[in-house]
Amino acid sequence: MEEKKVSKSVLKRLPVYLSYLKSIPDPVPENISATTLASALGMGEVQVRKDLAIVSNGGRPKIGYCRESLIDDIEQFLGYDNTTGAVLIGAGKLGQALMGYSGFEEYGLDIMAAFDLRPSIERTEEGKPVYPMTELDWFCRLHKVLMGIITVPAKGAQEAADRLIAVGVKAIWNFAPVHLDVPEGILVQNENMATSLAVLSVHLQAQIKEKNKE
Amino acid sequence: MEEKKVSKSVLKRLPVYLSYLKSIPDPVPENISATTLASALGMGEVQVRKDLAIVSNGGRPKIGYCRESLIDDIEQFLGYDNTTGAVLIGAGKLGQALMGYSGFEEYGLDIMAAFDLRPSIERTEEGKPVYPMTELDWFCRLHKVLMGIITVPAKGAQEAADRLIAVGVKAIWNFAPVHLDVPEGILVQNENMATSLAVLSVHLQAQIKEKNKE
DNA sequence: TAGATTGTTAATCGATTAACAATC
DNA sequence: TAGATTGTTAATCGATTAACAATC
Repeated sequence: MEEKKVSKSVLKRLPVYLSYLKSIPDPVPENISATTLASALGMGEVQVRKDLAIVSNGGRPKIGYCRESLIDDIEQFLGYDNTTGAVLIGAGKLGQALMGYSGFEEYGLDIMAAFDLRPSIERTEEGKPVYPMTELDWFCRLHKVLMGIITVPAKGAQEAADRLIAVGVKAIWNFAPVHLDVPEGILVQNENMATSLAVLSVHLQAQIKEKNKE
Repeated sequence: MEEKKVSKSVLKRLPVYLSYLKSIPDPVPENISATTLASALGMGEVQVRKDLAIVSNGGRPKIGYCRESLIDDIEQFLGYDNTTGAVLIGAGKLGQALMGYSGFEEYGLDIMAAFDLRPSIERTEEGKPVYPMTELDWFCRLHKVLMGIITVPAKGAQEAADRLIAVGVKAIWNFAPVHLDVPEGILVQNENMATSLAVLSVHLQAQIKEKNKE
């Protein structure tokens, strides 16, 4: 039995299906077809079918996929069914906003504690602990933390990453707008708002230029 | 003279180059080669060269690109040189974190005001106004706002988008984890944390599975 | 001149889309 | 049965990478 590698693009679409399936309004249907899903989300129906084929063991012609099992299948595939403990480094505004976001539970993510060079608070509003950086090591080792979230300013990000990796973290969610150098086997997922802004900004530039032409 | 369309993938890499160029440490070099840039950012050097060719009017063999003009060129291409005014809908934690982030100036983005169905505050810590939703229309029309940022819960997002579009907004930065239906010509850029989480989660699943095999 | 580096043209790779057969 | 829908195989498309010529 071989592991099939699933592309990042597919991985990014799965949670979109998932959240839609969970939020279907009004009379919740027992089954849902790829056609319906696709048109609701503005995607191609073949693409939806191919994606679903990866996680599900099939729908039925003329009927579609069972909504509930589809939800289960996607959640299981994404590993949302067992909780991942994570630590967050950098308890600034963004860090605190993430700590306070209760929606992550749904994705099996539990931000257990925050760490900061100079903590300004001892606990977040939600009661989660904020430790000085010196406490990072024992905490991560004790709880076998595999995921780290970096919300420090750019210049501190690489060091934060190094320390996380040193204590066994295997996946890093990086909100600092810098490239992180990491050894093989460690995954860095960049949440770089600047990239989104670039797309938006260029679109607006084009809009404005066009308007001026009129 | 024809407009050349630049792909989203390129657009997303440009700010990465930009921030690196701005942050080069120690003895800031006059010039920088694509080779150096590529290795610093862990990218292919041909890719870097191709990307730079889009915005710059060329580097010099054996020397590279002039760092300063490259910065200017990218900023101009991305439209960071003239400021875009934006409004934000949903003054919750995330919304306030975004309002408070001063780094956006650098990208030519100015979040002028926030709007909320039931504002809990009148001004943010930074002194930016928070209005009730009823004030959205005149504000946007008066200031000719072209960009909207949506940080409301999922179920309010579509309505927020509709209202923004109604008052002339052309680009929407959507932090709500739902698909937005918009007419042609309006750009929606989704900042969906769930998609990043999916990538991280699947990576960790694989890690754990492998470890158990040992 | 020699060599590093640019810029371009061609080849590869992967992902999306289209076409079609299978099925309830 | 007929038709909607699934799932798969082939074709297209676009982006990345490799090869090479141009240049300072």
